[in-house]
Amino acid sequence: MTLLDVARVAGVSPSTVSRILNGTAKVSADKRKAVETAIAEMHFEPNQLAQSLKSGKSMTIGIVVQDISSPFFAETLRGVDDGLKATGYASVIVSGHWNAQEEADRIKLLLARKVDGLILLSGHIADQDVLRFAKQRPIVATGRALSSDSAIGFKLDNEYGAMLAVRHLIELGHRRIAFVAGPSDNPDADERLAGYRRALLEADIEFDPKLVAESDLHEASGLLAINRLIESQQQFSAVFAVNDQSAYGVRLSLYRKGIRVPDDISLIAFDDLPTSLYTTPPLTTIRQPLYDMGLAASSALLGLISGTAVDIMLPALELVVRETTRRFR
Amino acid sequence: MTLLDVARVAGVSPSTVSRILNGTAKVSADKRKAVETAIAEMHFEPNQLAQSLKSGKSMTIGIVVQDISSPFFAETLRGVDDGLKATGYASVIVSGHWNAQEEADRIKLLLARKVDGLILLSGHIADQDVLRFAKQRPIVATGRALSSDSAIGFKLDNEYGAMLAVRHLIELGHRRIAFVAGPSDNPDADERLAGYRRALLEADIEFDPKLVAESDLHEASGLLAINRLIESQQQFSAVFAVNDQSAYGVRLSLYRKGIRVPDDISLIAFDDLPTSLYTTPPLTTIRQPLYDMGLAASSALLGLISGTAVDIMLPALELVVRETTRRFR
DNA sequence: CTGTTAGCGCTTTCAA
DNA sequence: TTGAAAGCGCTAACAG
Repeated sequence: MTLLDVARVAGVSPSTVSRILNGTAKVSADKRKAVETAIAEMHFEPNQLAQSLKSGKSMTIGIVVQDISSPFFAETLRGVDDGLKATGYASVIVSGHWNAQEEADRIKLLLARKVDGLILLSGHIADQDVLRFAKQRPIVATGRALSSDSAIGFKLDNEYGAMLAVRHLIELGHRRIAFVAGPSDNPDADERLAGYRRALLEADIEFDPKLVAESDLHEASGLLAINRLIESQQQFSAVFAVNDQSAYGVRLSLYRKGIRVPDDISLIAFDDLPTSLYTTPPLTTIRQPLYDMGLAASSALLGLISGTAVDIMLPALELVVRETTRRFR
Repeated sequence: MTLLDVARVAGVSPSTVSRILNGTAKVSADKRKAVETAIAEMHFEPNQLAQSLKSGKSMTIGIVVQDISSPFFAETLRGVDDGLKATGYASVIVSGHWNAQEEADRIKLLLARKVDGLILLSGHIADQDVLRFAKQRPIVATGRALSSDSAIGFKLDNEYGAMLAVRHLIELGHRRIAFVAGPSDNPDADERLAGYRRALLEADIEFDPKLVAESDLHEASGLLAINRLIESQQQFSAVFAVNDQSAYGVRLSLYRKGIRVPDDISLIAFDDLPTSLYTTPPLTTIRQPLYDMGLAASSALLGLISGTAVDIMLPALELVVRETTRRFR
């Protein structure tokens, strides 16, 4: 059933039906009536595909995440979803799986589907490639600094955030602070390591590589990392985990070993996932405005698409003190 | 830049280009060569929208979830994503927010976009409405039993799962078992209540409504629910929470009150979210094959689309004994 | 093997 | 105010 059928039933031309559907021009009351009843009776819904082909606007935006089931991306997606609500845009979400090649492929797929814009959440694809794709459609990226007339990127100051975390520990009297790091090819994780080192430096605490163990940002490898640290016989009274998820693994390992948190060891992390409010005890962490980033990304993209400048105000990283850290005795 | 441009550059007709692109017919080696170099040099990518309009297949499937940021749906989405991988299908994900009207609206939106099929994850929309939409495009739904030639639904036996949970508690010697229920308009939650009652009945334990408190399936309300139970001075040695998320809230409340799990109170839940492996202590729960449900949904839908019957084999619900339950002393 | 041609369903000049 | 007609980019008869 097409617009043409409606036109036939209503006894008008297809252009008239189109005009009524889109409010593009004035139409006499009787024809409007005829068309509207025809539409209602036939349960006609215009074919979006045809509209898009004609107009060049698909009213869909493409989102590339790295892991569709990660709570980290989930929060941001919710922000994007809310930002797109009632704009008529729908979003097609694909996963890049932290792989530059796959990200590029997925972007090409989205571009072939003529999405009106792209949101790239983290990822390993090179900035220059992003910029190249941005020539076809506007792109907003998180976790990277980008700025052209068709691409916007915003990243938070991870180094600063990490400093916030470590300073908190130092203020509580901790001196031997272990760091469960992230993979070295992850810029965010790298910056957090830098922040850890800088905070130590400013407190005149020597950086000890033996106090650092790498994880892949997930629970299981956080657990393994802390185990390695413990087995290496290093002494430490506090742990800074590169992100909340690895901290969950740390927490479990300590629990298994009968090491109390925060009584025996303080634990702080980075992200503030929704779940962190409900760990036992609730996790002290650096709050990352995940939801707001999604909201900001969508409004920035909408701005890029419509050609109106929007300035993005993102809440800064902040320390959220809950119950996994305490004064060193 | 269109296929026509490519044809011009390569000195052939558009049909020839199309044939090469789709491998629809034999083309002489020299023309093929010419076209392929032209495509490569121009970086031509066919417009998917035009292809779709022509073919009637959009190569996209629509997914309606209820909460885009819920870990519950995230796992299933990952299954769907994996199931669609390398099929050429992309998915547009929208959220129904547990609202029948909104779900219907979103389905209409997806239908207008000519998705080739729909996956409906839970939801409040009536079965008959689903069936009606299924006349336009095949639908696979989870959490409801459906069966027509264009719609498949599969649900797990929540009542049985709940019985598994409560029997476990009873076998451990618990008799006073509290239940943190879900909203009564949620069929899954309702069935779990029924299972709870049935398990009590079969063990000759009288059902006591004072031992039941309702939650909305989220952490915060799980916490509130258990607080109400505790304040009501009811005695109980074990808690069955309607889902993992509410159990997290219960766990935190007990922690705050200095009630040890499982030493003072046993706790069991339902879902087995990935995080439940890392709570302290790890949560005993009923495992729901979330990921497999996503996988099954995608393959069932692909079958419906292609007209080939696929039979869905889903792992059954199972008890996963971890560390939040222990023998009543 | 290859080109011509007629649409897919809709929008939008252009005339009337 | 309304309709005729052209065309968005691609595919698939149908000839040749």
